[in-house]
Amino acid sequence: MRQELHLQNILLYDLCIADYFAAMDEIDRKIACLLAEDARRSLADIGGVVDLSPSAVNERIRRLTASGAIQRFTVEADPVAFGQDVLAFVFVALNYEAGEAAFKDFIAACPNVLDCHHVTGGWSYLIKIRVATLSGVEDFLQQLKERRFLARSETMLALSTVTEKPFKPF
Amino acid sequence: MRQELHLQNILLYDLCIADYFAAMDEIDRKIACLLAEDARRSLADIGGVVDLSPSAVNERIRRLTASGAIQRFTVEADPVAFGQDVLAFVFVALNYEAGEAAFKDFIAACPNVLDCHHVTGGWSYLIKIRVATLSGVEDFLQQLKERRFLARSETMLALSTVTEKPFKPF
DNA sequence: AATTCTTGCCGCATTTAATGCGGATCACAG
DNA sequence: CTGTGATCCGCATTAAATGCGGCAAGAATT
Repeated sequence: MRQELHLQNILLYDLCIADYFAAMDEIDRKIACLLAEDARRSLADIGGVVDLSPSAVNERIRRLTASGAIQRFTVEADPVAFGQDVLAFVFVALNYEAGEAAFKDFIAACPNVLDCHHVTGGWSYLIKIRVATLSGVEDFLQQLKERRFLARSETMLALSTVTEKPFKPF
Repeated sequence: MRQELHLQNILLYDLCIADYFAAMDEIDRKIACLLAEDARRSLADIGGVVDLSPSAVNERIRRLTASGAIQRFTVEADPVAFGQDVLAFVFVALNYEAGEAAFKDFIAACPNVLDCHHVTGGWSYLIKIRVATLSGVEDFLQQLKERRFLARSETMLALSTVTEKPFKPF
């Protein structure tokens, strides 16, 4: 029983957490992989690959989704086709007086921001943005300035892209 | 006739190209948006939002996919659930003797590489990788070194993530 | 101004896929 | 050895996607 072990001993509790994730076996991994390649494959089709019935596959997908391992079904879109031609990376040294929480809220709400990570090194945050034109980059920086988030910043433009893909299980 | 215009005049030809992309109207944009949020929505459901019949919606999705504006149907997966806990950015100054094409091939084939862009500034490429552990970062750098791709490099680890999402039309 | 032609849409019929559920099997704990 | 839980299968049901004929609006042609 998980709960008993938990009450007994924190180490065993940790094992149970690990076990919770380990509930995902090779088959789940394979299913997630197949869905990442093409989320429209039928359950029967997937079942043919992993040697399970459609219902069993369905149940596994349900579990993967419920546990958050699969976060959502979506489409990959071409930024250029949607008029977002410019890709840039902005390094930010935060002006902490303006409030780190406010900064995070702003970033999280900004549709142009694709990535924002707290990073090691001389900068506090690394931000990846997609905008329609170069002036979109300027607008973005201007917004950061207006809100007093910037102590210092540096911007790199992406000239071309070798590869750009969301995380996929493999 | 497009072809006649093309033969007449290069400017008109350009207009035709623009027209090709402009074939995507606000409804297509909205549909792509809805699919990005949840690719499993039914055609009827989407049709309800954009005020079209399921068949019309289906036809539009088919066109969006065929034109490449929608690149594929996929799932967003949680890297941590799949054991890829470490996110890092590697800046590379390329040793051009080793061959830029070989570098690109290597990068494109490497499953750990999520992003790789040619960028402005002091570095040639910015690479985003996901690996299971810190030693995975070392392994990656080691591989670049072995192949003589590195003139110089610098690595930033992501300590935490404010937001991380693939491009979505909006 | 009249007439093709094209394009996009609707709505229904058909086909395909997903879902829900009862019963069988297996692993494991008591 | 027996009970318990989890997972699976297979079928019946429900829901969704697909395919196609016909219609209507707008553009191009004459």
